[in-house]
Amino acid sequence: MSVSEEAIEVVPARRGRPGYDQQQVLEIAVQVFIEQGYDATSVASLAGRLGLTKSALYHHFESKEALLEVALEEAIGSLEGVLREPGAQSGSARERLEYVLRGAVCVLVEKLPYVTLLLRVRGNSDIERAALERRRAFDREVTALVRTAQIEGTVRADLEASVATRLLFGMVNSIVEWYRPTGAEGAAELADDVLAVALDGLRTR
Amino acid sequence: MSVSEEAIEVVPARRGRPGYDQQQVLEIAVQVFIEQGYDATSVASLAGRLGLTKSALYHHFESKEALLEVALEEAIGSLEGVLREPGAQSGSARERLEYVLRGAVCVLVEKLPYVTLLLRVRGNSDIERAALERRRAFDREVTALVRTAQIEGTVRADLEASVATRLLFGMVNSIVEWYRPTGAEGAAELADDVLAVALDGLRTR
DNA sequence: GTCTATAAAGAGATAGAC
DNA sequence: GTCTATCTCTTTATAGAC
Repeated sequence: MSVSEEAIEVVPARRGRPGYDQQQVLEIAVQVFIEQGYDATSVASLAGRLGLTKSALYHHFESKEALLEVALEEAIGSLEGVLREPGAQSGSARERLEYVLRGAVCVLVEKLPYVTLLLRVRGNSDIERAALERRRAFDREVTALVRTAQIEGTVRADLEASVATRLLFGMVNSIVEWYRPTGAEGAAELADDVLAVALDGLRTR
Repeated sequence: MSVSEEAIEVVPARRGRPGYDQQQVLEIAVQVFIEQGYDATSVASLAGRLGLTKSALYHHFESKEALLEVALEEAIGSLEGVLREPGAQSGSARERLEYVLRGAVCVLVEKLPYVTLLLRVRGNSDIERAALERRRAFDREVTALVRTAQIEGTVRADLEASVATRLLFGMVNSIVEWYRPTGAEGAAELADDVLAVALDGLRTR
């Protein structure tokens, strides 16, 4: 209890094997959630993958759902961040739209596992529903951008803005289903491909 | 045991409430699987939704996974069917590609819940893995079609065929996330929109 | 920070009555 | 074709030792 005793152990005492911090636990947990599905993943299998017991895992996180919450925040927070960047705030609506699409592709690639998890959430709990609502708000902002671009005449107006936006993000979001960071095709090239198809289509000119 | 006894009861004897057949049970089950996720759906909650007990539900289907299997077959079988239709077999590669895209959109709309379920499967069991493998085979056939269209010069060749195909189907598959059969926009108009963006892009001309 | 052990609830599935 | 009751296994989570 004396002041001198406090300094004896600076590094926390350890007995068991790995010694994870919260970030490492989160990364592996998200990976397992993606492989097996969040609901199908038991805390036991999660602990097994970490080489820990359930109890040790509960030392790092309060609950299985707390892990999900942190992971979803990482994903949706980053996407929301794109809308707040200067490039998404100035210029023509089409320039801003392009900026947001590129930004979204980059976030998808940089935070691939977190965004993958976000896109699979179906609203089974308050935490999932909150994440879904923030996704919908993001969609609404982009839809407004598409609508403005249609009015300024830079985006074709024979489609509903909401349909166009959903098709766009269908394309963007599908990236999590197949893109793997091989190094060959980076986020920038991928964003170029997405923008190429989205703006000019696949037809030869 | 006599022959005459066999004819006494033609209509099956009933006691309890609803009296479902397999197709009705399947439809509602798929709906619940989509709302809650297959893994998160318990047989008890499924039975509750049907106004039945678990035991009554087990009378209709051998297991929870048997329900999934039938539902997945409905979806992937229909998609495979598109590739076998005459329109997917003759004409230029671009014509065949357009036919397959249109057909896929129509299947998505007609079998919306079944395809939704298919697209969410992650390979947690042999049945899910078999469905995934058939999806991959479907993708490979379409990718070959895109590659042929690139060679014949009707589809731009500055994207890898596999990337183009995945972006295309990212757009098509996203339909299950937002399209609801309101009657206003039918499958044909939706397919037109998809083809418009896919072939010509969003840019004004 | 990790362990063993266990609690308490819920899962999928079955038996047998009506 | 549906019910009640039950089996067995797995689930999330906790208690307490080291």
